[in-house]
Amino acid sequence: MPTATSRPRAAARRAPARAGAGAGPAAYSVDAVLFTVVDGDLGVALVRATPGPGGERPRERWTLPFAAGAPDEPLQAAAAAVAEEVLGGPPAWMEQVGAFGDGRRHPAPAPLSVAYVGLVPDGFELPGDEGGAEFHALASLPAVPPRQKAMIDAAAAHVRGRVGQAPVAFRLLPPTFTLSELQVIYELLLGRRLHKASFRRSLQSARIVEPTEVWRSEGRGRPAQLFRHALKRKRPAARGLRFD
Amino acid sequence: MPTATSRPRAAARRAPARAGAGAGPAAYSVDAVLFTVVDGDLGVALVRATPGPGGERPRERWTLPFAAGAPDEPLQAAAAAVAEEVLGGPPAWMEQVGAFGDGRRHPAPAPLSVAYVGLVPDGFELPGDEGGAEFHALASLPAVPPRQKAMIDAAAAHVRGRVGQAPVAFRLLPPTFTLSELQVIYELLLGRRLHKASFRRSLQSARIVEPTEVWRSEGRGRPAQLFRHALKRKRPAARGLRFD
DNA sequence: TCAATAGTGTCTGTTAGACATTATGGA
DNA sequence: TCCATAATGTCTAACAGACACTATTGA
Repeated sequence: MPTATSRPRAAARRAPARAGAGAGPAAYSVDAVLFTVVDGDLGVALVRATPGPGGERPRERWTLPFAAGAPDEPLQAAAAAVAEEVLGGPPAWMEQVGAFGDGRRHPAPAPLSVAYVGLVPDGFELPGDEGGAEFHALASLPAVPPRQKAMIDAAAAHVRGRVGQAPVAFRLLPPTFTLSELQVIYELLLGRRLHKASFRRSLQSARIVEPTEVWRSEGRGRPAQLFRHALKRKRPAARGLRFD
Repeated sequence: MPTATSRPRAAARRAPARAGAGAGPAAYSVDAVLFTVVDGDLGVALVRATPGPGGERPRERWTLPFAAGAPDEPLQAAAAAVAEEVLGGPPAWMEQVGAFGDGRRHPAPAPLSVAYVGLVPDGFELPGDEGGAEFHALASLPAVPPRQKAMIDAAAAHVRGRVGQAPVAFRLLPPTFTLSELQVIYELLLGRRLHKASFRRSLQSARIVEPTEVWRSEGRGRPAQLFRHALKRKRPAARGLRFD
C-alpha cells in the first residue's frame, strides 16, 4: 500500500517498471514523449529496454520512459517525474496527449497508458549516466512497442497542432535565438516553408518576440540579432474564420 | 474474468456502474460527454445518479453516463457503447478528450477516467425510458461530481478548439440545414458574432456546403435554401500564420 | 403595406506572399 | 573583391468586415 506522500519516482526510467506500488499489476502506465530537435527533424528520447525474464531478444530494443500509475498521484505530476528521471530536470513544456487503450502491446502490464508530451530545447545534453536515454530522430526510429509508437505519432501531431496556440516553438529553442532559427523550427513543426519577411511581420505584429542587444555572427554572412520570447498580452480579437 | 468477445455494455447508463467485470474495483472508467444544442447554448446529457448504498441524499443528483473500463475493449468502442446506451444509437461524431486522474471525486471507484465527447444533432429526442437521461444547458448545470465537471469543461473546450478542423458544427445539425442555422452554431461554438456575408463567402470558397433544391419557409421572411455538408476535398494549402 | 429574414454586390482596410534592395560580415 | 546571410521596403492579390441593396415571404 503506497503512502500518500511518497512519490514512486524510482518507477520511471527503465522498461518493465515496477508493476504498481505493491499489489498486482498496475492499472495504467504514464508515458513521456520527450521531443527535441535532432538534425532538422523532431527527435524523441528513448531508453534501452531491459530484456524480458526469459533473457532472449538479442536485438537492441527501445521504449519510451514510463512509470506505473499510482492512484493517489496526479497524472501531470507523474509524467513530470518520469521526464525528470530521464532529463535530470523538468522539460520546458509538457501537456497531456491522451489515453491509449486499444489492445496493442506495451512494456507495462497495464491495459491503459496515458501519454504526455514534453519539449526540450535544441542543444540540450542528456545526462549520460547508466540509464542510457538517447534522442532518436523520428525519421529513423528504432523498433518501439506498438502502443508507444502510436503515442509518439499522436504526440507529434499534438505538438504540431498547438503551434500558434502554445509557445511550442520557443520551448524547442534556448532562451535567446535568432529569427532564422525560430523560422526553421516553425517550418519543421508546420511541415512547410514560410516566407521570411511575412514570418517576421507576423512575429512583430503579435509582439511575440522581443530583441536583445546581442548579435551573433556564425560563419559568413551578416550577423543575426538575438531575440527572446515575449510573454503574451491580451488577445487581439481573432479575425476571420478559416476552414481547413 | 471477462471473455474477449462479450462487451460489458450493460455497465453503462446508471451511476455507480458495476465495478469492473468481475474481480475488484475497476481500474478506470470511460465517460461520455454528449453535447447537443439546448436553447442557444451547448447542452450535455446527464443521467440520474442512483443514491448510495446508505440511501441518504435527498437532493437530486446527476452524473455523466459512464462505464467501467474493460481491459480487452478498445476505449473508443467502450465510449461508443456508453453513448449508445443513452441515445439509443451512436452519436454523430465522437472523439477522445483525455484522461482525468487527479484526486477529484468520481462516482466510479476508479482513480482514472477517460473522457470522450460526442455530438448529437439539434432536435434529437432522447429515448424517454426508465434510464432518465436528460440534456442540461451548460449555463444551468446541476451539481455533478467534480471530476466529471472537469471533463465537461474540457470537452466543451475540445469541441470549440476543433471547429474548422473537424465537421463539428455540422454534427450539431440535422443532415440539411439553412445557412443561418449553421451560422448560429458557429457563433455558439466560437463565442462571437460572425459577419453574414463573410461567413457565406468562407463556406463557398471552402466548398464545405452544397445547396439542395429544397427551400424552407419558417414564419415571416424570405424562405431559406437548405444545404447539406459537402465532403472535404484536397486541402487548399493553408495560407498564413496566425499567432493567437 | 409593412416587417422580417434570406441572399448578394460593392467598397475598403488589412495582410500574406513575391520581389527587390540594402546591410554586414567572412572568405 | 565576391559571396552568403540578415533585415527591410514596396507592390499586389486575396480576403475579412462594413454597408447597402434586392428578394421573398407572412402578417
